[in-house]
Amino acid sequence: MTKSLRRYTFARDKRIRSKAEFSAVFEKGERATRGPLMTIAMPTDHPTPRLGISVPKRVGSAPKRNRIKRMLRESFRLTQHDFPRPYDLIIVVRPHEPMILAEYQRLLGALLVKLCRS
RNA sequence: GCGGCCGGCAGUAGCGAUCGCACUUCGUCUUUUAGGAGUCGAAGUGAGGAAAGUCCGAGCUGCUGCGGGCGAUGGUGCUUGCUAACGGCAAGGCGGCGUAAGCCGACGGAAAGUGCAACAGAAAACAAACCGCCCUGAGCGUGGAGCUUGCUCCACGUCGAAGGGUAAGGGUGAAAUGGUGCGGUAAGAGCGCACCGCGCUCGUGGUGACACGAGUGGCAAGGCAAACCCCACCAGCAGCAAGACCGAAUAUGCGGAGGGUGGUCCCCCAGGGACCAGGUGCGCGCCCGUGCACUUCGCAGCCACAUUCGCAAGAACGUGGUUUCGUCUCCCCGCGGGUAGGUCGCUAGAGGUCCCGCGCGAUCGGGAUCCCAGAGAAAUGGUCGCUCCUGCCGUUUCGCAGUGAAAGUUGCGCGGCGUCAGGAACAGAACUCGGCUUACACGCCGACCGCAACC
RNA sequence: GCACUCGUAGCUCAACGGCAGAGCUGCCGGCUCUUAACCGGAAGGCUGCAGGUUCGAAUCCUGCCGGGUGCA
Repeated sequence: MTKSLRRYTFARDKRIRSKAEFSAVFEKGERATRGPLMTIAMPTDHPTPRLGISVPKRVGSAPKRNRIKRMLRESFRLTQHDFPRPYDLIIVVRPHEPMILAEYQRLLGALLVKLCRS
């Protein structure tokens, strides 16, 4: 059982998908900002943390936005077991040039630490 | 070799390992009456030439009863062809640009009408004449002659009122009523002639746009229609968030229980059907023909008004008002549309690849073969290693150049080695096709033209 | 996915196809002891970009670029 928990997958049930869930997190979640990223987190009853990404069109063209979203998904996939308890997490991206994976991972880690402290 | 021009190809790395994503298939386990849903695993597949802009054209879906006419609105505009269709493509004609290859062209109508043309100029669209030029020339001046001595006649004029002729010349303009030359004339003028241009007629060639030739006219009919407009042709409206199905919560609606426009006719007289009449509706508008659907709270009472009948009382019928009736309220049963959400639409197609054939070509015909993305807060990614490529830096061999007597040193180029960084441009499928337009990194291939040189 | 609309001086807006203008801001000068107000002056524009029609284009047409609005 612990073995399956430690696997680094990112299936559909680990994403926030419906409009209602997004609205709930936006309304009640804790906000934190680091660099070009802003996270909104809310504790959840779901067994695993879940992720939603919001990239407005101001950020850039479709390939650029896709690139950022893929990087953020990958970062979340690799850090999902560092959460103290399951959270619904929304990442809002502000305009910036896409960076490499390690950089996003570092930012996400910093935001996690901030979330735990509060 | 340099420069140009046209067309096409490709669309940035390769191999391996590993962690993930989406879909399909198979297996496995769990669950379910079943359909199905889920867990785990394996295999396969997984962005573009423009997927973009949304500028056109289609399929598909819904709305519209059908047919026709007129209109409105929008679009297209040389010819012939191709195509499912097109504003696309091909070939051709005509005009323009270029030495050429080649490129560009909304390229119907200005003798249906309306409108526009600033400034300049005499005049801007209809025949007129500013300066000129020419003719006649009242008169004026000068000279001469005559005599009646202040009049007549003659000649001349860098003078000239007025009238007429002219459109050659001047000047303005984007544009000024054909151009050049000769004749002609008082001066001029298509007034006449030759050539060119233009119009009309005929002939020949071509499917046609048009071309060529002959005759003829004697110049008329200026420009702008991407100004209104006219002509010809085309077009219903909306869009996959179309549309179909399932369907919580909440709210609402409908029906049953519980019968209703009028007239006539028919039946098995419980009820039902047919026809006629009236009304309403039926794709942007109007009209015509025809068709379809729906018909309304009702009846009685009372009141008011109008009409008709009647001597009158009154009766009939219509319109409006009122509410004492049913209706209503409650309960029960059934049903409906429909929100959140879910499923389908959703990928086999005007499909791709190869070969053969017709055609100048767009394209078309035939055969073989293949199945090739289907997401939905939206799937193609991350990491590591090796190879390859590019760039910066360091070092070094060689060559060239500068400096120096030389050793040396500086710069450039080719190559080797090493460290570091990077793997690219434009850009991400959103129902699907055919085009157009726009964006684009390193490149590659072919046809043609000009110039220079050599053989 | 569609439909519509706009782009002119630093800002807000005008301009029958015929010399691109107004107000505000900013600049210079004047007035004032000084500032504001006021007065005078000058400057500021490839009319979003590229083609075309026209004698002539901010205006008409075509294609791009950028912004905004609406519908479901």
